[in-house]
Amino acid sequence: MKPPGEKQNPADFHNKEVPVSLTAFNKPKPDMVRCKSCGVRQLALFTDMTAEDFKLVHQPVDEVRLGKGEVLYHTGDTANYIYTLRSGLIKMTHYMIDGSQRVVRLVRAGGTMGLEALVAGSFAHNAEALQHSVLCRIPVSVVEKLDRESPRLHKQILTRWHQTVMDSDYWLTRMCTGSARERMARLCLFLVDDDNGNEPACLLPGREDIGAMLGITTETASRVIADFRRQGLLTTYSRHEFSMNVGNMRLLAGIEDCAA
Amino acid sequence: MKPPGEKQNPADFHNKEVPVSLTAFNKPKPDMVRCKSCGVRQLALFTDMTAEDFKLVHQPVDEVRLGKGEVLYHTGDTANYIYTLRSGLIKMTHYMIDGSQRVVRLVRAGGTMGLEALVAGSFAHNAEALQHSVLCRIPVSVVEKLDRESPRLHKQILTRWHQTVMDSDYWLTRMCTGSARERMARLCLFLVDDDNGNEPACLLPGREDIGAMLGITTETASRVIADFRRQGLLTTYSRHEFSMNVGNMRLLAGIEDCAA
DNA sequence: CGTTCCTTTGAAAAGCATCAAGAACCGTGG
DNA sequence: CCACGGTTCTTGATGCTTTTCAAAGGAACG
Repeated sequence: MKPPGEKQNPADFHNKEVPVSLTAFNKPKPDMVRCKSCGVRQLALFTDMTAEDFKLVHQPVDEVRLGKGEVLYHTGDTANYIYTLRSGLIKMTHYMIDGSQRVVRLVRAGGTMGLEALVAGSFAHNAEALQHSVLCRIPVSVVEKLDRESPRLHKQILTRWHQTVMDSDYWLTRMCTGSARERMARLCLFLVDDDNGNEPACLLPGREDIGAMLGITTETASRVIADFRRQGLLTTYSRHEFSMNVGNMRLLAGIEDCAA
Repeated sequence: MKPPGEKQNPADFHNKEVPVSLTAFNKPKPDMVRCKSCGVRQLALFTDMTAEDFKLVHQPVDEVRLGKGEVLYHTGDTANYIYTLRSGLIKMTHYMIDGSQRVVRLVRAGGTMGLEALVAGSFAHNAEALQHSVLCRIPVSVVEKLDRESPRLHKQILTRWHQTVMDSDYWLTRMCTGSARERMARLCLFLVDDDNGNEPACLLPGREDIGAMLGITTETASRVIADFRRQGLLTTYSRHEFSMNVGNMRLLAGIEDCAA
């Protein structure tokens, strides 16, 4: 329970291609506050932390890896941790009465999950990986302590919460408004925007997931994608990989940038 | 700028029927911390405040009254205050590219608005009264001070923020999912639930507002209401007042309670 | 290599938007 | 108090969009 002085080589610590096994909570590394040398610090919860702040962390911040389709937590699960997404893509969902699920928002690299652990005993969503993801798992006790004793961190937490609300609003106004084509165009822009890189291919989720995101059926999702392809707006490399003409897609979506 | 020792008669301080003029920011009363005797304390931001806490408040918490259709603030307005709704109903909206607006959520008595004032310089929504509303206007400086110095209040603020996210999610899953009939049924239940009283009549918003809430056209909104009326699910006393059979409406909405 | 799941596609039906016109309501001013 | 004009609401007819039901094609997996 003491802060370790050791430093592990943080070389390829934040590589997008994380190899090794994918099981959830697979052997959390014993190393504690590697955040200090974390490549996504400017994105992560612990932005702006000083050396002083780090001294307050007396519990391990572990790394969690999720394979595609693996669940981070379910609604109602006891919430002892807060999560920061370092790479990958997570869908936050609610189950509906009929058993189907509705995607409430997507979390991208740099996003935070499970803030409700600070005020409630359990999680309010289901969090599931849409692709291989790497997260930081931060004990609530750590965040609470930092929240109390570091004004910087305190503000960070409020900002995170604000960001969550903004993301929610963004999701509602973009993914729940307009025709199926418009929504799909916006979703594609959102997904490509996440993929900051000149990689040609970007993740195209399963049709059922797309349906749960846009409030349409899987058939409609499939049809719209096929339409986009025929019109040359979109190219698919496999079922779950695509690239597109951003400019034309923007016209369809209604002109506005896609910065969540 | 000093905390007043005086106490005004808090008799009908939180009456649902507030008479007098309705202009926004109409003569903020000089009285400062009447929260102590506020009837909605269990609902308001300052729940659980102790006498000690109140001593920290050195700026006036004023009352704001809004008439139907009046605007509390616009997106981008400088945010120096946080608001708590004591009675009434406020719609939080985003303007879309085409000039129309989309309702992101409704705020009911006890709800909080403008929390973003704590982390951003400006408001992120448009807040407009759907009916005559009474609010408390709390300076950001007050909230910041209490946030820093009162652990209770600090937790309250986090809880408020969490509640906002939950409300957003609720709105998305209920008002943006399913057929127009289902959505309308859920909206009616939401509105009636707000009206805790055996009053026969409950506010039915303008059809354009309903459309902006449910993501449908005004014509469809009108048609669905007419349908409900014909089927005996709903009774209208005027264009903007209705009551209904809650049980049957629940069946249409999908069985679940309407506790936001 | 076959089974299973996911995706695609088709055809018909339902739902909703659009356009357009009339009716009811509101506030204003005579 | 009533008449007036403007606004909001209702209703109808039409056409597009989306869902639904059904079946076939492909990919993934053991």
